[in-house]
Amino acid sequence: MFLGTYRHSVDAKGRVAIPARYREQLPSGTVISKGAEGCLQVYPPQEWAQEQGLRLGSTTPAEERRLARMMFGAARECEFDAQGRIVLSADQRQYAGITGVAWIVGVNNLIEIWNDEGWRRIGEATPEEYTRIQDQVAERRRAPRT
Amino acid sequence: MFLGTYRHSVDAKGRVAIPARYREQLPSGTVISKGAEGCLQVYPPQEWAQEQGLRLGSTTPAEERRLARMMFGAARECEFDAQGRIVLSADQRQYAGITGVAWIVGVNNLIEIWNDEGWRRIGEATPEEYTRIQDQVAERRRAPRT
DNA sequence: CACAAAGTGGGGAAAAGTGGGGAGAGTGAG
DNA sequence: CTCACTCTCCCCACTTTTCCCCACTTTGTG
Repeated sequence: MFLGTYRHSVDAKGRVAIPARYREQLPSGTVISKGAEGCLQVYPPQEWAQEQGLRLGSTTPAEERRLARMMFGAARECEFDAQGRIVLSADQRQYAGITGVAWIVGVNNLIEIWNDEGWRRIGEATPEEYTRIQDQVAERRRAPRT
Repeated sequence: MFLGTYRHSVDAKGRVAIPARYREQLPSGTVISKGAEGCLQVYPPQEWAQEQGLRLGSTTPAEERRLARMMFGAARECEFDAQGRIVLSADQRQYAGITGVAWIVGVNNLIEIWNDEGWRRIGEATPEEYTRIQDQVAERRRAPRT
């Protein structure tokens, strides 16, 4: 399970350190790909395999081919250097708008990498939002089938 | 079951001692996360798992992604040192406005951590207020469906 | 009062993160 | 074919943070 948010710097060569806590849980075969809302996503091997499986639910063969091209084309295998960093390709950095710093976020079974502004806008939450979420959850607990 | 309020100090390294009575009830896999009204919440493993399950009631995939990012990104696994303390990350301390002292409050199935002022607002109820609360509860007992 | 348990504080070793130099492979131009 | 250039890796050095350990104080209990 990946938990927590870390702010790491991205150097001129596009290298970014993956938090040691996460690295321990990432065997070889880990894949980094493009994700929703303009982030990058790091999949451990079994999660990546599962993601591939879901692609098969596509409605038409053409749709499935298109999905396959996008998913595999955008992906790269993660390679760690001796300091525990991975290199984000120029393409990936451009997609995610990452320049100097990156937010590395554990999202249960995968890891997301965000640029400064994107994380502030989409991922980060204020106390008010947490309050609202907990209200929703409590409502749902009181009336499970609504 | 967690009962009672404790006032503990938070040192320069962000460490805070969890009351021994609570610690005994917190197995490994315990999680600390951000909660409503600006407090921090400590979930025993089974409570955390339940909280996760409720996330699935989201209306849209985008909404679910956002919830997952906020919930998992804000959380960290609790790690106790030999003195029974946990470290609150700088991020968590900032969220909860915790500097020198913290109030540690047992709330039935989870534990909340408050800053000085936040807890004073909530916990320092006057006898009049408790009277009002008990009146409310009693009313509801007489007329359960209102 | 004495002893045990709980909480508090700090020093120092180890780990994690950051930045840059330079060798080697690949690419393109002359 | 050769040379210059770029890009990728590997290696080293430095800084910062984390965490482990020890010691002291306070609180509670017999």
